[in-house]
Amino acid sequence: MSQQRHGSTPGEPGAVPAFPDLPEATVARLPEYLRALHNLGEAGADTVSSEGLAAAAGVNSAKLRKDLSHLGSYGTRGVGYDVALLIEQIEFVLGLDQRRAVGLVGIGNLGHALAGYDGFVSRGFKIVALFDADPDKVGERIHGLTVRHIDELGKVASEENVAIGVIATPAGAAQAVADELVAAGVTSILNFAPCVLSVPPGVDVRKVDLAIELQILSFHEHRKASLTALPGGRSATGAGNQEAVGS
Amino acid sequence: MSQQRHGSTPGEPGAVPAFPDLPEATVARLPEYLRALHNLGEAGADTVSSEGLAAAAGVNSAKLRKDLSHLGSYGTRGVGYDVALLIEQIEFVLGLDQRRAVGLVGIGNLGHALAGYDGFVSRGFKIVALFDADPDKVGERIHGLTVRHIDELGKVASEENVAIGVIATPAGAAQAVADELVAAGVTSILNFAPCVLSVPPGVDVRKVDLAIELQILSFHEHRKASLTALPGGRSATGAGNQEAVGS
DNA sequence: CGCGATTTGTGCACGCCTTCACAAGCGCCT
DNA sequence: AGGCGCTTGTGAAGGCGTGCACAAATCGCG
Repeated sequence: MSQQRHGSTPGEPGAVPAFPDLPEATVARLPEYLRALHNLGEAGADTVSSEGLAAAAGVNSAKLRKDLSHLGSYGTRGVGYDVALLIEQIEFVLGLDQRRAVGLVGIGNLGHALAGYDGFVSRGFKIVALFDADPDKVGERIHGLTVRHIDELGKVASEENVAIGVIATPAGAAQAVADELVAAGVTSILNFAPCVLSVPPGVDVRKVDLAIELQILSFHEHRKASLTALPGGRSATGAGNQEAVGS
Repeated sequence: MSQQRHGSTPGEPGAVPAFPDLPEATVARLPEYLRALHNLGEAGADTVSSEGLAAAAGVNSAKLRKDLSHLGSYGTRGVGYDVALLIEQIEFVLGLDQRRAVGLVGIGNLGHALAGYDGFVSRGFKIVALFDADPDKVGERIHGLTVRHIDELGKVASEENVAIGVIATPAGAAQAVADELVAAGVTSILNFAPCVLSVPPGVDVRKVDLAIELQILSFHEHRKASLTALPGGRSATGAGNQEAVGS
């Protein structure tokens, strides 16, 4: 992915700090650092070393330092990073200083769970609208929100200023829903349906497929089994892998 | 190039399918190819070109060919790939020829949804046991399974031959659950709790954090906004990204 | 039977990401 | 005040993954 960079840095702090094009890999890890930092903060820590934060986030300390260096230097040599300051910085970079409105489409098994998931609220998001195509589901109240018919998506998305759309419909309906979200001006989509979405340039799609995760684990299970069974008896060697999802 | 036989023949000496260490990136894409192949098969296709399959899976055709070449050549030049054969091959490589037993821990909002998620069953997995620590939940029946107390995890996991553990508990309980899963002999874990798990070598962990996905989208949203707002008025340029989750 | 159209398989170059190793900077203790 | 230990920030090297471009292989048709 290539991106144009955003030119100059106006000297003023707090003013829009020109956006470094952060490497995608770094962006994917920032949320993890943020979570670790919140934990550390609640535990009473004022500062953390890269080593300590790296351990809490499950990464290599050199990687962590390089990641943080990309967004400017907020550490103090010999001391570490100021927890509160770093939290503020990362939240700013991720755009979490403004609570983003999320619209959720597809109130089935999964959608129901997502609608009530605490993690969204506690980490900078707010679900503002629920949609489904099934008339039986329309009108149902879930966690303080009323399910609306999908036909209202365009209108409601504008009214509520929905920034991110979450698709939790069956695969067959996903593309149509994506089209409607795009038409409603949504430029970020999180897709739980097992299918590829086609969207215009400028729209970001992230896909989460629960079955795929299991299948990847299955592969490693399979490999481990054939390793321990056959060759000169390697014990459970291999390498314990802690892969985190993220592109 | 590489060997490969499959079907029966329980390994003998060197004749084993010894697993080509597939690049992780390739492994992560195989399930997507598999899904696309199933769709094509149901649509009545006998063969597919790399171009066609790549489009259905949302990837570059060169990448797809290279991925498939890693597991041996099952395509015919001038024609394409035999859909049925390729499905069989990929399922074998992923170890899906044997339906793996999944144990799910944490029957909250998310766990409930996962327990009833069709995608697992239809793609080679079977949830065989549900666990929770809350006595009120124990005994509850969900989709034909009875929720059992977490203390029974060790016993039941062995009896049911659980291969993969899914953790859908709050973050605070996740590490303890992981330890119990490992103690019960489970070597693959899918973690939905927002925390890093520490496991011994030989155990694979994959993490899915729904809030992190949203935060990554938020970053791009933020970037897009600052791009359109500031420089000489670029419209919604940037690059529409279709990132798929996977390590 | 041979030719051309088609599609796979892959060598190669490029770029991103990771990791190491170390100099520079900072605070604390004497 | 000065030195010492600790930690950050980063240059450089290596590995991995991607995508291009093309040779090899196969089929269909005249």
